[in-house]
Formats: sequence, structure tokens, C-alpha cells
Amino acid sequence: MMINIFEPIKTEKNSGAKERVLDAAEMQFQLHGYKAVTMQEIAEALGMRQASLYYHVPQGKEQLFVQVIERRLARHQQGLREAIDATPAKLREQLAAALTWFSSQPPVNFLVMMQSDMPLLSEENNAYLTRLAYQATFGPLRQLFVDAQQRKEIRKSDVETLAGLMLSIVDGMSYIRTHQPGAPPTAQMVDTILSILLEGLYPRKEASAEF
Amino acid sequence: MMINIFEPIKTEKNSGAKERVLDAAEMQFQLHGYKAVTMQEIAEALGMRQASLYYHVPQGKEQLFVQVIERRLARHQQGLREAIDATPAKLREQLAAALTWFSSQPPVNFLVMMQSDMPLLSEENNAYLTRLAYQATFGPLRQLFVDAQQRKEIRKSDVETLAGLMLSIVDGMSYIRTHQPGAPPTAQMVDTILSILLEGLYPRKEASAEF
DNA sequence: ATTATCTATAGATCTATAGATAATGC
DNA sequence: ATTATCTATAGATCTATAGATAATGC
Repeated sequence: MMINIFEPIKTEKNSGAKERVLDAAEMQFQLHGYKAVTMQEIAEALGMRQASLYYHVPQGKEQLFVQVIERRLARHQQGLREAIDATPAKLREQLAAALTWFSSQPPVNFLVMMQSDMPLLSEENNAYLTRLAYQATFGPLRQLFVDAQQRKEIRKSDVETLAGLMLSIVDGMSYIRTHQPGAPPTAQMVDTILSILLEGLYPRKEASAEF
Repeated sequence: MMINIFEPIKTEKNSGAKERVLDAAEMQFQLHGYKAVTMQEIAEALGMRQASLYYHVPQGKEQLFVQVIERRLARHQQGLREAIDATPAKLREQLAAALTWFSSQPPVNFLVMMQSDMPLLSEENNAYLTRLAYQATFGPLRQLFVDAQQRKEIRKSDVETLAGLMLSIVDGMSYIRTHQPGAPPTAQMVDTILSILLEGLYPRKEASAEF
């Protein structure tokens, strides 16, 4: 009997069921953090019983969290790269592209994840996800500053501090976006922030007299 | 019989026992967040049994957290005011004083607190602590920018965005301070960040040729 | 009598497993 | 036979309360 190797086997792997589980879990983890979310709540969001979740994630809650974060970080790595690649090699436009990308996604909540969630995982998972997070977010941002400095577009500065500053800003923007109804639209906020970061808060020399 | 009203009554109120409980709780909550910390762990840090904690905090864990945060925010409100009052009315020096103050204290972890811890509290406590947090941290920073703008020291900008940006930076600095062993000393980091924030990342006009 | 602890435990909640049940596809 | 659910429950953990015990100060 011939096996049609081009016909994908209909298993959970590609039926989308696992994706739906990850989606629901991601939403809950993002809203309330790893510890506060129960398997019960994730199951409820999926319209199934708590025990049924274990059919999709036999390794349990911690591994579910790891998979959610893996997927999210992979999205960020790719999304960031694409956003940056589609932009001319000018720091301001690249940073705008990066911030706009982050704003288009569910909040990373980098600080919450690193400080509240990760310490509850096994040493291995913690180290693994920390490395992934660095690779997917901090690394690419850092590189933008390295390149800009090489192009002499910016003055000499500590690129690690700058990349960290950007991630703080990403977190802060997410917070404002979800908690302040009257906040300015994303594009305007990105513009304001980059203008400050690049040109500074002080009045520009070429503008009207200072005092 | 005469009662000596000048002799303070030796109750828990001033024996320091309550303060020691709050100290231990503050440390644990700061390290692991509200939900992840158990009364057991706080008691252990104090060398007592879990149930004994309830003698000092009859209202339970949530109220203990509220008192910890109340105390911490009161410290920040006063510390910030004193730091700012002791500084000439120049934005850069005032911001440096504020950042230095925050760096001298255990991390606020503003974002973690607002996003992970607060939603687990009652609606009342959440609203109450949110208001306190605004009053103690966001408000004073915002005012610095309002004043600087009035003095025409900085160009026209959204003071809410700026205050939020500062708090993001405070959180980010705390993170680096606790997780990156090789980070530059606080004073240098404050200087770097304020230099960027105020003068911008682009090379200054009066410096050497740009390209 | 007051203050500060203790032991014991009820009651709630959460993760994870065992094993039954039903539907679908060969 | 495989896939995907279900019910039931064991075992762990956590908050909070009841009531005993011990030390201190009047």
C-alpha cells in the first residue's frame, strides 16, 4: 500500500487544538501572571474541564507556561527582525519600527515575567527562557544601537543601558496602553518618546531663544 | 492614682514587633510577589510559626500586604520630597536626586505591583493603593516636569508621558541593579540616563563634525 | 491580666492521575 | 484503534481559627 507522504497526518500537531490551548493559556498568563492562573481557568476559557487540559499538555502547568513563552518570544524575534529589515538603516526609524511592533502585540511585560514568573520555574526552565528572552528582544535592540554608533549616528554610549532602557519603555507603554484610557495613540507616543530619546528634552539650539 | 501620660504605654504599637513583621513581609513580597509568598514563609523569616503571625496581623494576608505597601509608599513620598527639596530648582539635578533616592531603596517594582499583585486584592484595596502609589511617586515626578516646563527649561512635552517614562526607568534600573552583576554604579547610570533624556542621543551640534 | 507564642485542624483550593465514556475513521 | 473529552479523587498546599501554654508585670 502506498502512503501519500504529501497528505499531512491529521494529528493534534496540526489540527490547531494545541494552538488554541496555547492561545488561551497565553491570554490568562499575560493577564494575571503564572502563579495566579489556574489550570481550571485556562480550561474554562476553552470550554473544557480542568483535567481535559492534561490531554494536550501532559507535562503540566510549568511546561505549558514554557511553551507559551517560547512561542511568544519566537514571534517577537521574527516580528522584530522583519520590522527592522523593512526599514532604512536610520536609528530613529528602526526604533520606531521596533516600538510599533511591540505595541502591535500583547504586552510582553518583561519585568513582570522576569521578576515574578520566572523565579517560580525550575532552574533549567528559568535559565532557558532567560536566554531566549535575551536572544529575542534585548539582543536585536542592542544591535540597533551598536550599528548606529558605528555609523556615528549617535554619540558614544553604553549599548546595554540603551537596550535595557528600550525594554523598560516597551513595558511602560504597554502599561499605559492598557490602564490609561485617555492616553495618546501609539504612533504619537512612539514619536514623542523617540524625539526625547534622540534629541533630548532641552530646547533645541536652533529653535527660539531659550529664556 | 496619677497616670504618667508621658510614659508611653508598652504595647505592640511601639515595641517594634509589628515593624519587624512588616519588614519581613516587605522583603518576601518584594522578592516573590504577593501571591507567591505564603504566611508560612514570612513567619519562618521571623522565626515563628505560621499561626503566630495572625496575632500581629489579625486581618490576614491581604491586609498585611496593604500595610506593607502603605508604609513603603509613605517612605517614598517623604524620601522623594526631601531629596527634591534639598536640590536647586534645576530639572537635571532634581531628577538625579529622585533617581538616586529610588536607587537607595528596595525596588518599587511598580509594574509588577500594579499588574500582578494589585489585581489579586479587593476592589477597594486595589483602588486605595493605586491612589497612594500615584500620590507618592507619579505625582511628584510629574510636578518636576510641570515646573521645568514653566521655567522654560524644557520644550513643550506631555508631562504624564514623562513621569511614566521615569517610573519605567526606575523599574528598569532596579532590575539591572539586582540581575546584572557587571552593571555600572548607580551614580554613573543616573548620569548616563539623564544625559540621554535631556540632551538626546544624537551628537551635540557644538561637538565635532557629525559624519 | 496581658502579651506572645504554640499545636492542631477545618476548609478551600490546586495540580495531577486513573479510569470511564463517547465519537470518529479505518 | 485513535482522539478527545469526562468524572472522581488523591495528595499537596495555603489561609485562617480555636484553644492551650508560657512568660511577664501589676
